[in-house]
Amino acid sequence: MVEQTPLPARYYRDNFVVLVQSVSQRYLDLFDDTEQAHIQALLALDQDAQCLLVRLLTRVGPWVRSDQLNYPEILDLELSIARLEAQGWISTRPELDVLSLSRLLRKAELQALWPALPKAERKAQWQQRLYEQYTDAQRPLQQWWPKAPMRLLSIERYALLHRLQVLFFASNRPDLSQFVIVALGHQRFESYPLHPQYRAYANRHELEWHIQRGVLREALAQASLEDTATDAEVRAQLLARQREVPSQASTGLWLALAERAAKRQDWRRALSAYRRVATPPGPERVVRTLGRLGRWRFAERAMNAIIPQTDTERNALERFRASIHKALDKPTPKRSRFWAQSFTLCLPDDGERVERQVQRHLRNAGWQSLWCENALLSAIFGLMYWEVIFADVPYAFDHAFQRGPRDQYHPQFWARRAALRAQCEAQWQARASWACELQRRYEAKAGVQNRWFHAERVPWSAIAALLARMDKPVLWALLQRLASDLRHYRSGLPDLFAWREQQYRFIEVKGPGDRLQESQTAWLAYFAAQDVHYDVAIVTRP
DNA sequence: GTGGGATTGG
DNA sequence: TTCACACTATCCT
DNA sequence: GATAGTGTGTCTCCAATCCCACTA
Ligand SMILES: [Mn+2]
Ligand SMILES: [Mn+2]
Repeated sequence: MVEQTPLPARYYRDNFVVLVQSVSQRYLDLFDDTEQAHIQALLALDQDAQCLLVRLLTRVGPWVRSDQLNYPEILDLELSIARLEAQGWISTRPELDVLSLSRLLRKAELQALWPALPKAERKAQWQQRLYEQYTDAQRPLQQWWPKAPMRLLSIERYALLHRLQVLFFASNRPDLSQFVIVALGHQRFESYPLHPQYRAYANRHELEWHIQRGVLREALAQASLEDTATDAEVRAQLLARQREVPSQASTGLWLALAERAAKRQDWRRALSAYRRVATPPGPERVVRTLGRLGRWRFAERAMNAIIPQTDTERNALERFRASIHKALDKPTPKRSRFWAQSFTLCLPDDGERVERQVQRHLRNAGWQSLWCENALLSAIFGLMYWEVIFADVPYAFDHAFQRGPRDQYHPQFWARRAALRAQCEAQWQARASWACELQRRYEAKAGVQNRWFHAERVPWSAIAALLARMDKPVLWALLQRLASDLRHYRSGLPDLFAWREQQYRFIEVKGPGDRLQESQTAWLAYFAAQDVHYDVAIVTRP
């Protein structure tokens, strides 16, 4: 439901002041004296100036055209600009390179400024020409365009303003619009208690390293594969910081480094980076990379030392075992593989997705169905464990706009909630029927942001259909498996859930050229072991 | 003129 | 701008 | 069959507007 009452004219300033005050109360010791003085000065600015600064902060930036500042709630724009500049919050004569300039100017303005640019070309081609001519030269607007009808403003002290936001949202991608989205009723968040003393960042080092990790991740994503200097820089920073900070946070970067090295067939660097990745697929990649290096005995030893954390990892290792044995001239023991049961449907290509085609085919046979993939089991899990997921655990909730606890996928997630989980599960076990309580939760939590239950994707009727047909202990087993590794087992569930009279069926649809994925096979094998009814519908073309 | 992506503000 | 899934290409037996 | 790589729809709001490219 959308809120009716209009927001105050300066709602965005109010929100930002709330943010700054919250951060300065929780985290003041993370800032040095100069920064603390700036924060106080920020709060002491007059409202007009605060408004303008926040407006600039929410624009794409870092440069904003003065002729695109149209804010009636700012009473005296010129005075605000002057005050912000006098206090060092903005610059009115920023230097910028020609690419940044060309993004600020419209095509017609570029044409007027550089009449030689060929009219027929697109703006992107003009930008390329301009860059070739001027490269990275930095100049103020008045030099690029002496007769410019506007000025440019740019934020100064962006680092401080950015850190305030990162601290508030505990995220490298802070989003000030969250406030207004909630105020307008576009999103609702679960209400959980917040504890300012449990801080997401214990000290400045942790904050800086968090931000820096984001910078490095971005640099790696942008760098071409041949650009090994970036890899070396990332690696050096990871090694330098690994003592100060818990290592789990760096796993993603190590994995990215390893994969880039592997793509370059630089197996030694790949190996040393994969070794830093303790979670899947790290250990398995170490084994494969040892194979690439021809060190098959080491590979075999490493493989035997791994305790698989998931059955996907176990399967991947078993598959690779054959290669190792072949390389070492050992006999390869036949491994028993799971074959999913399937049936074939020959349907003409009518432009529709095969999943929809199979749904139609099922309907003709009297089956109702829902194309839900992972959403159905996830929804049941989320609703059943809601109070555990949103439990008041130290460090789990840091601000009011979270869709779930910060440690959702942490290995200690359940350990930190063991008693609550036991209590929650005992209550479900004690209930004769789950439908009543689940429906109550379904209605109460529909529309509340969370990572498991999305009412739009799973109508209550589908959950009810499942509850009415699947034995409770079987569903329980599925939920326990999901709980055993939330990140891993939340994917791979079949496309369709179908039901007719007292029967139900999970159906994975495979079109021509499509095959079961690892995670899908793993769930189907578990279905088979638990006597969950399933099928693979293989669609062929006539 | 149309359509689409980016930007903006609530 | 990520994640899960489909789809394609290649090499191999 | 195994593996790697690429493409796609959907993400965490919605309406209004701007700018550009394309077409007539
Ligand atoms: Mn699917
Ligand atoms: Mn499928």
